[in-house]
Parts: sequence; C-alpha cells; structure tokens
Amino acid sequence: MLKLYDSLTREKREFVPVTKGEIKMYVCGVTVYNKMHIGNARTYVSYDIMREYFINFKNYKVLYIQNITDVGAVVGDADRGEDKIEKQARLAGLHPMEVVDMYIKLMWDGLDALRNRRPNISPRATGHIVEIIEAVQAMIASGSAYVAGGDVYIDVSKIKNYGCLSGNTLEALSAGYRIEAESKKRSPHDFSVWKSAGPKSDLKWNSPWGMGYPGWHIECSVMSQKYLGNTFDIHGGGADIKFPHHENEIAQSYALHGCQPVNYWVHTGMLNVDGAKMAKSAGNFITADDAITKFGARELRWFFVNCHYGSPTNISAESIAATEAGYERLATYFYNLKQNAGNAKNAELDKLLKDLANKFEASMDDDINTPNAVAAIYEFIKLTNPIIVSKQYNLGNISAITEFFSKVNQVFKVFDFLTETGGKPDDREAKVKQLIEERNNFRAAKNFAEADRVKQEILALNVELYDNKDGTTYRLK
RNA sequence: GGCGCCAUAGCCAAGUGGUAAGGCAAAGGUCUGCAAAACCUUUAUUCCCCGGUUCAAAUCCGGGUGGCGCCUCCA
Repeated sequence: MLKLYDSLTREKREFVPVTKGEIKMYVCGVTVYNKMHIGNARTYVSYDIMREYFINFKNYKVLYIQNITDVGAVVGDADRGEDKIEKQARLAGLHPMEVVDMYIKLMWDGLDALRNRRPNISPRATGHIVEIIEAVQAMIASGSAYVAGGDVYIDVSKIKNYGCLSGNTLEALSAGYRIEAESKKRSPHDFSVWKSAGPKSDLKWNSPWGMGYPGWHIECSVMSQKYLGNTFDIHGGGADIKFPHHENEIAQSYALHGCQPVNYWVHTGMLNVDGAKMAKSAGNFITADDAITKFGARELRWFFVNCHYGSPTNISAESIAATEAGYERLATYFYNLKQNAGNAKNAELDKLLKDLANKFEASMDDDINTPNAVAAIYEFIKLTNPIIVSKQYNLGNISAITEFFSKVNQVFKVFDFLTETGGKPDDREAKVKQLIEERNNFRAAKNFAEADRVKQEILALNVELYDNKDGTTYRLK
C-alpha cells in the first residue's frame, strides 16, 4: 500500500488518486534568471524518482508537470521590486527572453545529465497570460481580489482557512510585521496576482488594469489547474516555498473554485552545504553544473537516493565519498556475480531475491523511503555474498538478480555496472590475459622483481588485479 | 516574537508503542611472495535533558535545551 506524507494534514496517508490508475502531479519549477543550483537538482531528482516508481512499480499512468517561471519573480520586496529576469537582462544587456532561453537550456542540460525524464508538460508563465488574466477577473468578480492602482491583490481576509498549510494565522502574522508606508494593500498579508509594469519594462502585457505582468503565485495555480484539474493528486516543491507560495496557491484555489487544489502536498528537504542553506540571492550556492563537474552526475544522483527526499541533507565531498564507497561494493558484487557463476541453480538465492523485492517495494511504498530501499539492497548483498563467492549458483540466478536490479534501475538510474560487464568485448582483454600469465610464470619461479614489473604494466591498463587461492582474476575499469 | 520541521554510534542515516536497519570509517581474521580487492567477525543495554501515560516508549503526552526552514524572493 503506497503511502505519502502530506504536509497539509501532516500525516502519512494511503495514496488514493483522483482517477483510478492515474497520477497527476505538479512540481514548482525554477525561475530562469540564473543557473540552477544543486538544491534545485536534489528536488527534481527526488520527484523523478517518485514519478518513475509510480510508473514502473505501481503501474500508474503519470502526468508530470514542472513549470518554468519566466516572469513574475521579483527581487526584494514582493510588491514593489524589479522582476528578476528583467534585472538580469538589464545587467547582461539582453532581452529578458534571451535570458530565459539561455537558462532554460542550461536547466535541461543539468536535469538530463542527472538522468531525469523530461516532464510531460513544462508550461511557461508567459504562455498563459490570457488564462491568468481570466482567473484574476474571476477573483475580482467573486470579491476575493481587489484592484488598487494598476495592481490586483487577493484579500486574504476573504479566504477560508488561510494559513492551513503553514500553520500561520493572520493575527500571528500581523504581530511584528513591518509596516509598509506607501503600500496600496488593505492588509499587509494580501498578495499580488497582477502587477503594473513601468514604461521601460519589456515584460508586460495589456490587461483590464493596464500594462502589467502576473504574480508568481497565480502562475502556478492557473497552470496546474488548467492541465490537471481543480483538485489533483500531488503538488511538490521545496520546503522553503511552503509559505507563502503554496499557501497562496491554496488561497487562490479557494478564491477561484472554492476547493483545495491538491490532495497530497509533498515537500523536499533543503540541501545544505556545510550546514547552511543555499540561495541564489545570497550568492552562496553551488550550481548544478559545477556540482556535476566536481562530483559527477551519477554520483550526485546516487547520493540523493541515499537520503530521504523530505529530510534536510548536508552535501560535502566526504558524504559523496561515503556513498561512493558503498556504490563500489555494489559494482564489485555484480562483477563477481557475472564472473564466477557455477552451474547449480540455487533456490536460496531466489528466495533471498524475493525477500529483497518485497522489502524494496515496502520501503518505497512507505513515503518513497529510498534509504531503506538501499539498506535492503545492502542486506541482500551481505546475505548472498557467501553464495556468490562459493560459486553455488548458475546463469538462471544471475539473470533473475540482474532483471530485478534493472527494474530498480528504471527508478534509481545509477547502476551503470549492470551493463558495464555485460559481455561486451574489450580490446584490453587478450593483452591482460597474456600479461597475467607472464606474471604468474615469474611468480611461480619466485622472480618477484619481474612479476612486479609486469604487474605495473597491467595496472597501467587501468585494470585491477586480484590474487585468489583459485588463481588470478582481474577487473577492467 | 510567530509558524513549521527536526535531535538516534566517530561520521552519514532508517526506524511513530513490542525490546535499536543500512552505509562510511575503525579493529581483528581468511586469502596473498608482497599488496590490493573480496569475503567473514566485532563496534549504541541505548536513541538531547527532565517529568508523565503504558505490561511495554527512540517512538505517545507535558516542560526544557539545541539545530534548521519559513514569516520579503528562494527547490
């Protein structure tokens, strides 16, 4: 039974989709005014893993939407700052849409490298201005929003349950809130759904309230509900945008449709570097491509798999090295598995594999608990290693194990070793075999100086050498 | 100040009532000419502190302490 932790009800609940057999999920994407950072990467890898699990293990048809914010995110104060993309364009001497195109491309480069499947739809806010204006008009008509100058604000006092997601109440929010002298808002907690644009702005559209552009929150409400319906299954994003962004999406959904927009709110934990949160605006972030260059994309993805998606997680060279050491064990296990088959079918191996499959799925069903799923894999390796080493298994066992790991790999997408030693001819093979024989002749003659010389020659070919009691084996790296 | 999440071994990290997964590191062993790798074994009488509920608490409740996130933008 699949369970997900819902941030709204604050409990792990059985997952029941709106439509049987289908999952409709929306994940808040990046604002494309700068390079994606490693924290973004963690979030999108987390949802990719969820999505692939739903598809490959739970047989759901998944409609996955990850939007692109290409207008509406504002620098500094939410109601009077400059649009981030417009600012970046001004600094770079480019049109805002050039900035957008550039960073969208870089975003896909990064997510592709991390092996994420592309979203079914990646809607852009600028492509939905008509729908956004219609939504704003509807909210004004119903009395949930009001016009002030060229801006339009949601009147949060008209919203039922405002604060239900974050736990905030309007009274509590008001205490100690900074007073904005020249604000056009009725209440400091009202938020803009449409903002007027100055004459120099390149990012503006005509509306009933003059030239302007949409607020960040309304973009996600309009796009998610347009493609997924008024109430859909899963809405994701980082824990940092729970308030106000997701809270305001709920408010807008009540204003527009009188209902909760989502059945399961899922939030990913922050990825910290040296204990501190990364943020673009603070300038202390590691970009995704820098991290990929430094650690490797597969290594990063494996690191993410080893942490629970909802937990705050610290990334460092040491933590990557720790998960990589474990990864190397898995690779060696498969190397041994394929190299040392005997010829008796081993029933115990099949039973342990069945246990692993059960534990894996039980862990993943439990709020996508990937660390537990990984622990089950290590446990399997520990229990089956004696069998592998003693060669009491055959090709049938190998194919069953490989098949299961391949299935897991449709979700994790990191087990490159499954194909690495898949019988592909390697031109080093013959040379290595010859050198090993040469070396073993020297060893037999106790001419260790010459044996070591040949050994160096072998190592230079990027081959690992193991002397066992049954003879010498090697592994092409 | 308010809201939310969290606190488990040297490090990372699962575990929401039934007697502490897993990984890294470390130590010992098997194997080896040496070595490496592999394999085996060991490593928290205890889960931040103090109370309470219960036959039973890391898990539930109350109170502390500490950390993180949000309360202007942020995955």
